Amino acid sequence: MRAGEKPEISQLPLFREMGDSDRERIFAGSFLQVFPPQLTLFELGQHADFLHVLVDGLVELYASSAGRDTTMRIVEPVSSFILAAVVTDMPYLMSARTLVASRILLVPARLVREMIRQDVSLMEATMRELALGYRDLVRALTDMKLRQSAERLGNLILQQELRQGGTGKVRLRAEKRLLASLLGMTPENLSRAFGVLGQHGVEVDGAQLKITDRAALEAFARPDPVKPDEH
Amino acid sequence: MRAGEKPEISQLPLFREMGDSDRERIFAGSFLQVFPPQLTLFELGQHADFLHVLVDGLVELYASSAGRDTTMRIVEPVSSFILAAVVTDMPYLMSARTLVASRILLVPARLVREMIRQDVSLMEATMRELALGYRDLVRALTDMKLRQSAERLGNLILQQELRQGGTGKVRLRAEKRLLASLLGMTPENLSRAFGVLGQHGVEVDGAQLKITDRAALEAFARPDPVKPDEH
DNA sequence: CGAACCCTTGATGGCGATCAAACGCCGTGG
DNA sequence: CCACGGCGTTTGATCGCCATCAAGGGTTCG
Repeated sequence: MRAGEKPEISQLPLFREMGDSDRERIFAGSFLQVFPPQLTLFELGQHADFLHVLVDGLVELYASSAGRDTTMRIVEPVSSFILAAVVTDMPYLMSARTLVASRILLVPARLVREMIRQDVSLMEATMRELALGYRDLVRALTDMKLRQSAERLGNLILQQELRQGGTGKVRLRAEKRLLASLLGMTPENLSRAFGVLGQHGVEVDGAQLKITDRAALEAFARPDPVKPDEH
Repeated sequence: MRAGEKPEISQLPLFREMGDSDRERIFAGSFLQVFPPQLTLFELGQHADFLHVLVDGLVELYASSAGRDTTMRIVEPVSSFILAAVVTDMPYLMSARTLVASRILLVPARLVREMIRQDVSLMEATMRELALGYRDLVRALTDMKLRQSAERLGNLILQQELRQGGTGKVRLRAEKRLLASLLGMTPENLSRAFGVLGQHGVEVDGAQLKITDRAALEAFARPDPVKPDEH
């Protein structure tokens, strides 16, 4: 591991509060590996051997059934993923692939579970991480069940705008076909959904969006009364 | 609290492993309360003041947005609910109402968080509970995104059959309109979905179902390769 | 006995998927 | 430097799943 990236990983909510020596032990037992784009990291059903920490790059978590597949989460650096499978020592429920060349820290699942038992701060951080992830999924599920596609897109735009500084401008980082899959629709319908939002306060120019009428957009998208949690 | 129900609550995965005296402290600080049917226990957006443990009865967790609402989970005794909101000290993301008269143990959220910090076994159980809940939600979300309604119903029947002993018979405990909401469809379409499953190995007689051709049902519903976790 | 309420069945309509084709961007290779 | 090909995106046409609207049958409870 290069010296420069340890601090970044150490600042992860998951590892931030734990003891320094314990954290060193985790790093010592882990592997930092580089993966090319479009590489499958693991597949649904496999036993969870490693906690993954994306240090650099972009990773897609997806699920598939009956030939179809759907994006569950887009992982941006620096963050960990598939913590729940590691904690429970159970098979992955999602598959993962790199979208671009990525550097990933692989922490042996056995080591994670061992350290959790030894370091209460790590256990507490894990518990918190899982609770926040749980809440994210509750939001995602209600979104899918209660809103139609253009409304889901509208809400995503509102959230992204907040996370990107609240300037009224939003830059889409992922490809639109990926965004469509994340939102549970086809690329064709995503395109049409952008068209719909054009009449509700959103201006689209490629990957660059502008909210021209926030009130109109919120009236259309009906954002949740409870704002997304801070991680 | 009556003497007879303490053992049952004590056997909850959440409280099972913790120290006896700590558990007594939790019970001492909690309230066992009886609620009539159809009573709203709390609503989405409210601050999470209590961890709830359903001792007896039936509770529905649901979310609503824009006039519509959808069932997120049907809670059967004995189990706890809204643990994630309590742990994170954040507002509820779901509302809850009793379906029938119910007895519920209300544990002050502040007390839960305090005891978690003091009792590592309780923290570990909480962590595990959240991880399993997380995985349940991943399954629910992929189900919603990848399968159409009759397939979702088929999978639910297969799971229930397993949980009810694998005898080929399934008894539906909840009303069908509730089941429909849980599956993300209307009562009308649930009715039609049962009709469809009639051609795929399922026999319906009111709330009593029989799987007459498991292979056909599985071919139709394509159950997940990873079976539901044991809690 | 009647009034809800749940479940079912039928008819219709809308959202979103699928199929198809054209456009623009970008990298490669001539 | 330009032509070509591939891929992502957009737009249009059609189809299918599911929601909605409507009505009738059965059960429960006052």
